[in-house]
Amino acid sequence: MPIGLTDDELDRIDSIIGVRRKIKRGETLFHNGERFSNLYAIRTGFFKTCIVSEDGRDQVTGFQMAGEIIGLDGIVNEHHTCDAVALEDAEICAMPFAQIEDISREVNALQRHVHKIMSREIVREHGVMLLLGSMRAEERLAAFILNLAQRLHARGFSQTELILRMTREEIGSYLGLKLETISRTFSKFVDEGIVEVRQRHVHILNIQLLQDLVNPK
Amino acid sequence: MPIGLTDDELDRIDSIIGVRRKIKRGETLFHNGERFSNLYAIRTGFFKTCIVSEDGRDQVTGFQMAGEIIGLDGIVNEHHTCDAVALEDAEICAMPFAQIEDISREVNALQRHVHKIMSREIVREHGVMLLLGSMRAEERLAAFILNLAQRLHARGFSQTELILRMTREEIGSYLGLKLETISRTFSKFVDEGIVEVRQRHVHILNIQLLQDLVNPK
DNA sequence: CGGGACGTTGACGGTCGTCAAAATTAGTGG
DNA sequence: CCACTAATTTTGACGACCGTCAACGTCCCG
Repeated sequence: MPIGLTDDELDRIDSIIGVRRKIKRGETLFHNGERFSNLYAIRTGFFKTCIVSEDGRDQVTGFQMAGEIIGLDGIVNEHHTCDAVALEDAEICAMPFAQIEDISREVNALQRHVHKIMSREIVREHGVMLLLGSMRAEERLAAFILNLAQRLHARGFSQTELILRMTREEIGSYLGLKLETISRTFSKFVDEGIVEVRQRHVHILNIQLLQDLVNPK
Repeated sequence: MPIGLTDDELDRIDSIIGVRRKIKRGETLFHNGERFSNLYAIRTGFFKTCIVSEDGRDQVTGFQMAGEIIGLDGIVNEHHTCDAVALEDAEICAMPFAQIEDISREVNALQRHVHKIMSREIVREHGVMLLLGSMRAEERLAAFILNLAQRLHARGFSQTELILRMTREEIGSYLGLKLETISRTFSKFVDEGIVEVRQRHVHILNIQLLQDLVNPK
């Protein structure tokens, strides 16, 4: 959150922070169809959100980590339209949306913050559309790894070492590829000396090569 | 907008409606990189929004028609991140976002409306991700035609007759396919008696078959 | 230690992209 | 209004990329 707020404003914003809840790996924070009443701030842990089409296909729409907000999809119809599943033990804060609306009417900074969070999600999804619509498998996976590394780096973790919290199948679903293609592409990167992979542990050896893959000059 | 507002509230909302502007076919309403200050309500006409990656690939992120709101991407960084191009002569209303924020602090219904518009866009994009991530060419095009027809129908047009305002290439960009594939898939639909196509005029002969394509039971 | 989930690798085939040429349409200026 | 050029669309042939199916290997957790 931005700075320069009065104590009173901070108190009001604090008052939004509702129940904390622990979610174990594999459990869902909310389900498709469930009534919407809260946004959730992830305190620790890692989530995926996914939608399921009527005929059973499912699509991972995002991976969320500490500090990110989840549940924005539920606002429009007052029901969630996706599932949020914890990929590792997690802790979240439920924030009643009605209360967010109340307080954001009085605290400009909060109002702006809410708008930006939603707009940021829209822009992120534009990027995913570009990825899904026009990139090849290698480019998609490179973009995915770089995005994860960058977000982890922003949270104080290494820029070159990361642990995947999701399966190859989940990565594939997110990237519009099959799990075998994810596996093969990882192997290719390893052969080319771009990364080291041991299970879900990824070590980026040459970040420039990854970036070149995403952005062939 | 919802009903049950007082005259005063309606007046305030009306006050948001700023300059009207005519945009000719091919002109852009805003550009990537341009400073963000307005949302735009489309009064008449048809737009596409598209992003361009650094290496020149571009991706159509959506098609917008009368009654829809455009420009939400600009909120987060106060700069637009995509181009909005008119696909036919259009007329829009510029709505200063600062003013929207001001008034939505006082008029609950407007605040809620803004939140819903943004959430709806997020949910729409989830649907596009499902399409791009897991559907084959026929399914994508069928979903696209049905979506257009449904939106036009909601505006009082025929449910089975529509005129495409975009080229095959633009459809392809949106659907993550090449223009040749769009053309071929249209031809296939025609052969199968699902639609009639003359140029950009599409007549849906069997809407059920289209739906079955999108949702193979 | 054993079973199930997850990951890797290979062979093969299908879907869609690429390249090319021709047909049709739209747009422009005389 | 017509002629001419550019843009768009269609269709074909071919090939690449990725999906499918299958088998095997590995790791975790109970």
